[in-house]
Amino acid sequence: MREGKATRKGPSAAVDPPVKSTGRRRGRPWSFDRAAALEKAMLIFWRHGYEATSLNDLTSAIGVAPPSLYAAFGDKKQLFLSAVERYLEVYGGGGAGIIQRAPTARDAVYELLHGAARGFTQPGRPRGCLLVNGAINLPEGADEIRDAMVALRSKVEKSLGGKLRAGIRSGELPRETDAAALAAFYLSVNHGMALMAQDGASRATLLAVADQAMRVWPGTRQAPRG
Amino acid sequence: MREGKATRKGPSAAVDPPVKSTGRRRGRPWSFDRAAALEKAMLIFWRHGYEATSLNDLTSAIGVAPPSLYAAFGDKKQLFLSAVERYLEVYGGGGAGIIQRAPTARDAVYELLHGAARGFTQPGRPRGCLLVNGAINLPEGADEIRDAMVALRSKVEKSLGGKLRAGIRSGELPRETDAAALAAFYLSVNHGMALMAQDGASRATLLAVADQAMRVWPGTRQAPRG
DNA sequence: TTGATAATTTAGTAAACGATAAACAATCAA
DNA sequence: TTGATTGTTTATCGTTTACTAAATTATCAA
Repeated sequence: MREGKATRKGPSAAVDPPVKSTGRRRGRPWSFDRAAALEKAMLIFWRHGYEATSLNDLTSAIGVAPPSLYAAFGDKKQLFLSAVERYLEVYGGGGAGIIQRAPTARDAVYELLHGAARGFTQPGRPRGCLLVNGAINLPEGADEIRDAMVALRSKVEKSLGGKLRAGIRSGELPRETDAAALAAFYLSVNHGMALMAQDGASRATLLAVADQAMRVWPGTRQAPRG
Repeated sequence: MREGKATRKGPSAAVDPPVKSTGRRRGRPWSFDRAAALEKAMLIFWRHGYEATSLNDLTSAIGVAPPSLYAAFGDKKQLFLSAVERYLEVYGGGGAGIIQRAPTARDAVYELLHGAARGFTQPGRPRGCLLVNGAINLPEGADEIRDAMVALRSKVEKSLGGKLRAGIRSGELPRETDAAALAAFYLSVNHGMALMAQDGASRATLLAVADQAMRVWPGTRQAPRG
């Protein structure tokens, strides 16, 4: 429970990324690749979480002084939210994208869980999920971040619920299926897998968890052995 | 990533709680109820997590000055671990206790999940689980805490796995049941429920999640509707 | 009453935190 | 070349962090 002042200053502040209108960008050019810097910041946040990541961790990993970081990304909160955006674009296939692209509701759930099992245990990457592990215990003043994360997580749940309801309408799922309960269940499994991954669970274990979860799918034959 | 010095000093340091031998306690008596203080500290840790809880939060909530807290409980890490102990005694019925007391393996799983759904959404208490939500994003120097938490969580998994294997031996579960996968699955659901609770999921939602998870139980009739 | 013991009060400590002021350097438009 | 613009460098800022030294106070044993 600390957090600094959070006053935003005058000039350009967190930059309008693409240059508007014609003509080249004015003033001194960036000395570093902003996309690469954001990638690095994202990885650090992913590994340590918002609160446990210090500005010093970020600036020294990126190789840049604090004022440059602030000019490029705004304060720590804004940087984190930008990092989350990038995470969703690059790694967060588990989000709404996969779900909506899946041909059937069952495929959506299957891809979500198995993609999570793989993504949460990718060698050379932080374990777990930035959306889940990155912002659990937030400092007092970080309500915007909490709200944003809750919103993003519930967006996945809603997207999944919508896909399930579509499956009900299409006849893929029985009419009496409780889509909300099923969506909440699969999201719980997804979140739990992220924590297990952080605790060191192997990819094989997480895939087994995903397989077990698939047996909840209505109509699944219930012979033992997962 | 901060954390102070963590040198332990000479005199009594974190106290041997019950007085040894005969005779009364010597020296000035405590000005506060240690058990009540620990309860308060535990609730704060539960609500905000280890890192996001400051010593000032603790001392001002308990109504005591830092040196008294240090004399009574040691440093922040020791206090947190003591708080976890207390949590497990008082609220952590979801732990190994419930599992081993349950008459059947299925009862163990059922009680674990439904107890979690209730316990994670108890009015007037922090949401979620101290073991899950309280120590996700830890600062750099808190390896002892991380290790302790990982050990405690895996203890539940092992206990559950043992109960499932006992169920296999007793004939309650088919011989081909993958006890490890099933235990990992149910633990994932438990952890996921803790996160969903922190995100605001209702007790009804969590109970529905628990019910869905029970359908994974080998031999469960698979009609739809959770 | 005296000495030993141990907790409390008061007032700090050094270090780390997020964030910034001011001077400087590099680019563009004119 | 000049002025405007904008990023970088350097050196902090004020706050909060976990933690503690020193003096004081309250109890027990003798």
